[in-house]
Amino acid sequence: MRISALADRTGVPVATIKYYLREGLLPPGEPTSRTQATYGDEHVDRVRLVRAMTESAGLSLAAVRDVLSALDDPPRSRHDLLGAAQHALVADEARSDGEVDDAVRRRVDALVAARGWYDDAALAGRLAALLRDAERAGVPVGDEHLAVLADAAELVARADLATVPDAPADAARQVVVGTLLTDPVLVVLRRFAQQQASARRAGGGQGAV
Amino acid sequence: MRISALADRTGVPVATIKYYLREGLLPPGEPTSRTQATYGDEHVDRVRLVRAMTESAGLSLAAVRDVLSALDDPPRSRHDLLGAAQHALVADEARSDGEVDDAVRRRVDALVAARGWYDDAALAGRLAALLRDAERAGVPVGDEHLAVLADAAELVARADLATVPDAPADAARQVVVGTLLTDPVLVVLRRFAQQQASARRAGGGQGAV
DNA sequence: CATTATTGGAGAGTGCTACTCTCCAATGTC
DNA sequence: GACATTGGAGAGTAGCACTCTCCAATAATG
Repeated sequence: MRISALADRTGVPVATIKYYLREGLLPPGEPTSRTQATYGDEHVDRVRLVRAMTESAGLSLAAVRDVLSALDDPPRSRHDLLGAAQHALVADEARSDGEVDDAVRRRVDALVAARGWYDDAALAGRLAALLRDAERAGVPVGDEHLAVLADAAELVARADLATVPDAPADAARQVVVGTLLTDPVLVVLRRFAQQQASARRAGGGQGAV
Repeated sequence: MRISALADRTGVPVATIKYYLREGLLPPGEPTSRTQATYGDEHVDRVRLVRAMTESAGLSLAAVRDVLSALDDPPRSRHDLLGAAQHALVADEARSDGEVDDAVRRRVDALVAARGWYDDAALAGRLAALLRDAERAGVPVGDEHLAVLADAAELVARADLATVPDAPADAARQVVVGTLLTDPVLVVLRRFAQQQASARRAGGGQGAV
């Protein structure tokens, strides 16, 4: 398959594919001459994967590159890989975590300890920053609310890991990419459920504007 | 309070505040002369709110403007307001929902019907697009997995609505902004819980990289 | 075999967003 | 009275994700 066929199969312009090649998001094709190379199905998959992560999950290309390189490295254990891919993700989102006061930090530590979670510094920092920002914005997240969010997260996480067999080969990709792509799904479902919960509570209007 | 004091209180540069004023994200101050105006605490809150929505929730300024104008309008019912604010949100994220085949559409319709949710076209379209993209990327979301996500969403949504009293005044702001800001919280918690679930399953490595 | 199309590669250019800078005369402060 | 600050508006900037242009070297086609 030449580059134009790859473009046709994926619906991505040739120029964009060249750009992805340059940026290292896509491995080079097998060169057949000095100015020609052929691409395989794995290239088609890669392009689709990149597009899904940028368009659906809203990742930057830099974050996509980090996730892909974590997935491409020989994964020691699923746990390590998950952690590596998550760091790529969190690092992307954490532009300016800034300083966090002790009270928020303690809340996060308490939550992590209570749940028996692994004390990941990057995740904890990001969470603390988010809670601080919410408070500053005048919408503090109460302990009860946070506990429900944590319950929901654990519920989802168990299902995330259960979707995949114990086979290590493709499992990491399945979990990491699947999670990335279903984060926005969860957000949309939350909106659906909120509308219903709101309607039930208010008994008011019949439909959205 | 003059503009420089507003800048000091919020930590946002004067130039940026001027920009927000121009863009209509911040109402003008009370003019005290032809070249001077004073700002109040509500301006401080607004600036912090804008920053939280852009930095934490990752909204574009255009989306922030939509959300704010929905919140500023006299809310007829909480339900309508929720809907309006959600449209602003979904519209921002849905760059290219594109075409969705019937199979995915039917899955979404079935889910919405089964849960008794209000059939919001924008939300349904976005959800269908997300499921399609996940499938294209080689990480399809199974019905069981989707059901768990929906369970979690309903769990969270009930808590979201419960955090707020029935008083209508500030309730909408509380729910809408609170949801926007806790979307990323839920994502981070999911990562925490995944690490734990993964470690428990694998019994493997001790920590993230 | 001649012509036309396509290729990989690299550099420059584009459109968009969210600022950030510069300038100005009018005010405010010391 | 001297100097700093203000609101306002326009222009400039940085980063991102492409997109376009060009090129000589191939490939495909008649």
